[in-house]
Amino acid sequence: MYIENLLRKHTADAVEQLYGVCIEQATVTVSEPPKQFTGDFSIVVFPYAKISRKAPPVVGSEIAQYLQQQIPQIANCQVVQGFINVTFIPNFWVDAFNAIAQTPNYGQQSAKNQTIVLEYCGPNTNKALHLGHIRNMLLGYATTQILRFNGYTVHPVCVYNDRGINICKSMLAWQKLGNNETPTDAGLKGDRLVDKYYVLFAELLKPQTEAVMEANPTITDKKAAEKLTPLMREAEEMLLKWEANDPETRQLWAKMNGWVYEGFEQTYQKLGVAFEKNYYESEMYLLGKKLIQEGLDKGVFVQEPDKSVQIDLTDIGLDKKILLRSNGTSVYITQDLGTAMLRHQDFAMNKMIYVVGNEQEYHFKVLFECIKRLGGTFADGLFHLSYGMVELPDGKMKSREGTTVIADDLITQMIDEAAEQTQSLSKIADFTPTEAQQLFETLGLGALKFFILRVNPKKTILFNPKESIDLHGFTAPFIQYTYTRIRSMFRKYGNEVVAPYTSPTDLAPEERELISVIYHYPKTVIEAGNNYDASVLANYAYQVAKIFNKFYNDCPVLNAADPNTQLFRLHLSQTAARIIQSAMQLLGINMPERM
RNA sequence: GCACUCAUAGCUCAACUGGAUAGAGCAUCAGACUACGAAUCUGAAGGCUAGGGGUUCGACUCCCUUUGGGUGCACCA
Repeated sequence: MYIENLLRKHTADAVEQLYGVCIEQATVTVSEPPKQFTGDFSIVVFPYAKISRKAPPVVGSEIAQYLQQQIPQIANCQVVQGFINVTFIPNFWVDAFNAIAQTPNYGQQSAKNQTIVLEYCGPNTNKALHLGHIRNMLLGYATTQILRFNGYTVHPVCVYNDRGINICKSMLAWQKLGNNETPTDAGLKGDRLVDKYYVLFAELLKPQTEAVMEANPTITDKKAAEKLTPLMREAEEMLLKWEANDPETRQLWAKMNGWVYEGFEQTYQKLGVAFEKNYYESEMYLLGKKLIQEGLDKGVFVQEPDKSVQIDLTDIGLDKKILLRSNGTSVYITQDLGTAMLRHQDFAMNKMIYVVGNEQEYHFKVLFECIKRLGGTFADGLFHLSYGMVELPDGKMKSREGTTVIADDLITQMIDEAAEQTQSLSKIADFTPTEAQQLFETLGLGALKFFILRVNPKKTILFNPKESIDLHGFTAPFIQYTYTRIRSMFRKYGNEVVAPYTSPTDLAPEERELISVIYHYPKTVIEAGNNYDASVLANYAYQVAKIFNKFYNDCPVLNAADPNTQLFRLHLSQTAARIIQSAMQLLGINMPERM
């Protein structure tokens, strides 16, 4: 049992015994005291002052006395205002550490018999992946790992927006200007080539739009003008052809999308993400109509006089929403309804998580409400993992204006940066070129991933491309460096298996602090899982590394004064390395042996 | 116009979900290497938590309000 829970239980008992009032254990606040105070844990007793009608320090003393009687491992309790600061005997921490050191997958939670489908990435197949996708993918991957570590069965899936007017734009531009150019001809990744033609389309469209606006001064809306251009008409015709299964159009579409998928795959591999199943909009855009009928039968949807189908959500503060056009065709949300049901057939999941940017919050509110009213068995398990946009110093990214940060470029840039820094320290002269390259990738990608993941998903990230991502301080390389130091000790020690030690009777403050932070790993894993928040693990990993570095600085390990201390500290270091590696693994960040 | 959301050190982020004197990193200044690896460690400086009200024993956290950013409100995807 976690010691916090033990303290909660006994505190609740104390309140009942002393004041005759029964309180919920869970309501007892147990935390770690600020560093100005001594103590391992602190209990807040203000609430019981009211119950007992006694002053907080009195209540504190009375409860403290009770606790000391019940828990023999308490060395002493200091009462400060309404807080009890509890200090445990060194033996308690040593015992705790012994148990941790012997637990193989420390922090991993037992299987929950719950299945989760987790959707992330969701790119369009007319553009290259950019910084926004990077945040999405890193979050999606980390969340998958974290939930698995929490005992869930997780199926990561990806949905491709592979059809529609935007896809036709790049196809049309390629048809007009491409001269049959292939990725090999252009020396570009497939997705980058298609992206190029998407941008070219916008360039072709611009003068035509201007011409339309000049000829018709009454049209002031740019979008309305675009619709009247010959180029857009052509694109729309192409879309109709696609929908009519025109062989030539379909062939071109398949070819260009094939290039894109090849390109995406390379980026996925670099980032280390993978999906269990892919869904394609082209195969699903007609789905969902059956559900509309079902909804009509159940009376949750309404057919308007113009034949369109709507749902009225004004009773919960949302608007009316169209689910089927008056011409009977489906809209985006219709397809999402269908996809949700399809996924349920595929995986029979209890929960489904969508990793999608916060600009779609309203959409998901509506979607979830629709599923709920349709009576989907998993309706309660739907969750939109909404994350903040990545902004650049001069505002947000606009793909048309060329202010996008392309994922591949950023990755390359980070690896180059890591290579430069590493080489300037000249510690890896004996590495083969392959080993060196692998290390640079571990460091560069680690830095990039950590930079993104350390921020709470909900918050907007500001990314300044001119200032390259730091490799010092609160970064992955800092943590990786800590790890390599520990590995270095073991190379010097000459053995991975360390002889058993005799439990020390006293602990240095740094040793106690290190054990304490390691002790809190499971709690952190659970918190990260419950809140779908990878950033708490990033912060935690940094905390462990930081505390280890202090320990390493102040407490000699291999040069310890006596052999038993050496053994104990080696075990301590080894466990710290294990935790660091485990936590970072959940974030998708690898640890090098040397750097 | 309506709704949602954010605002913490010069900059980038924390704060155990209402607890103690709000913490880290970067940048700045000052220290520690004949090394268990200095990509490290130790200090200093930096804050009326955007402003104002309220609830509470106690508020960065909850409520109201003002200001200032962001996003959404299509028979688009």
